[in-house]
Amino acid sequence: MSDNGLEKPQKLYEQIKQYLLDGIASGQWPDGSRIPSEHELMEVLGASRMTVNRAVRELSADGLLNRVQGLGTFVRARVPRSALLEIYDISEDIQRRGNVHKSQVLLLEAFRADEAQAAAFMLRRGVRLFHSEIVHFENDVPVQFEVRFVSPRFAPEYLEQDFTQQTSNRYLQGIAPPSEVEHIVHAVTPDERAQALLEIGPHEPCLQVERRTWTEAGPATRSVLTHPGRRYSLGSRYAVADWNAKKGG
Amino acid sequence: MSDNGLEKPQKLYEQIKQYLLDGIASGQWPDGSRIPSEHELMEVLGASRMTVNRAVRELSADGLLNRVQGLGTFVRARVPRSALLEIYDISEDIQRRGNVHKSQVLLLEAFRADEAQAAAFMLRRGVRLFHSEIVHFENDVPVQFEVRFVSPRFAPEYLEQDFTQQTSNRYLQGIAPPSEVEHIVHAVTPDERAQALLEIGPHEPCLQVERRTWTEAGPATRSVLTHPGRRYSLGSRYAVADWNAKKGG
DNA sequence: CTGCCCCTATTGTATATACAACTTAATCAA
DNA sequence: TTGATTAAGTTGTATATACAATAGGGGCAG
Repeated sequence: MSDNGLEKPQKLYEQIKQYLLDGIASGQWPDGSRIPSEHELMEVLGASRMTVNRAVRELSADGLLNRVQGLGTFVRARVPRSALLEIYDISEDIQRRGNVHKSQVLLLEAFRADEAQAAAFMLRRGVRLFHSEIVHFENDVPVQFEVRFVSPRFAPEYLEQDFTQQTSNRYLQGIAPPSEVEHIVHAVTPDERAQALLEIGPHEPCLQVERRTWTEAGPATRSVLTHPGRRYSLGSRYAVADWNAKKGG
Repeated sequence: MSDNGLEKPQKLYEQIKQYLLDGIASGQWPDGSRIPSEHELMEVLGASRMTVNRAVRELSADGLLNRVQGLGTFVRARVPRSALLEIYDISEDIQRRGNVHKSQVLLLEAFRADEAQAAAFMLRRGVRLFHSEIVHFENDVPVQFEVRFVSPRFAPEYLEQDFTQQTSNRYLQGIAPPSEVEHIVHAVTPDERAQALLEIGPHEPCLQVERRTWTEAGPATRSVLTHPGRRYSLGSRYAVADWNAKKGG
């Protein structure tokens, strides 16, 4: 390739990734802005389109860029804080393991919020909220009991969805990705109803993830995801060097 | 491409990924075994090598396959789950909350590894490993039982440290930051000894974090951190950058 | 003004090819 | 026997090319 502002790593596609990361870190391409097209990068950097494509595609898979066919590639940098959990989708997890995902919708309704529930959404008592309860199965074994509260302002058509076809998580992500996410992980023994739904014994410990999301317009969703301890665990494995690169260092 | 056992998704590389996932799920390629080479897959599936390469590379990036240049592609035994956790230090957590941290070192020894323990470090049976057991207190209430195994190659002076002054976590981080980290979070009910140490009842659920770290030189540490469910939880909250990238966003 | 079509830019996928880098096994020479 | 070299097989990277799919703007007809 021709002489440019690329140096450090040997591999060209890594150099291009670094070039883009630098451009994002330096503020040359602010959050939400468009970066040059593959064609432009190709000419500027003197690499082939396939090589540029690989670099951009990998950064996109890592969640740093957002690509829209026919439009362009946009900066998507999120800022992770302290201990963190990505938003994980149970059906994606299951499919990634090559297993079959099914879900059973127990409840899908609107109701009037009491004091505590309204407060969690920063709304007045008596406001209308949506409420769903879904059990997720991996190869016909229950692995998650999902209780979710959703603000109608955020997802007005929540009640019309068929969540056996598309997970509620996916649907909500499709409406608009949240601007802020909170996760809290507990170990609990759930109540008898949840025990029956998850087909577990009375003393079996469960992982309970409470997830709350916000958009600019305010609180959007609040979910409690309960997993049987013996059948499910949360985990991660990552290379630290990669992670530092994502942070922009 | 020619007619084969591939169907569902439209995209060829997705079909190939599914083909490989099916083969892994069915046991055709057990954990650790070698899958066909790119060249073989190319002929069997009738796709080009670049397309096969993309499929295998993406599965490799997802952690399902392990590729070794010059050797082949292997099924990765451990299936990583979703989500991320940074390396958190219990004493930092406690101090951040303005509370007092104390720790009690129950055990600090070297021992000869049995089959299973050696395997976890990818070493031979009978190799010398370090072992420590420490209970951490927040305002004199036990909040974590820490069991740790450390490779002497990584921290040769581990046994000489005073872990009531500096947490073992901090000490290990100081030697050399790991190049790779794995976290797995379970919900469990610990054994009687751990129950006594943590001063909890027989059925109280606990959060158990298994953390493994690697350096370039190989496996470095393996830790099991057990927290009483009612006294501790893992959490995170972070902002996600706006990705309404279209136009003036 | 409105709706439709078409053109362009951009990303998405697929292929053929080439050479580099690495691993293992086989071969050959001392 | 030992050591070095070679050869074959496999993954890693890079390129050139082609066509498909999508989004948006501009122009044209009504």
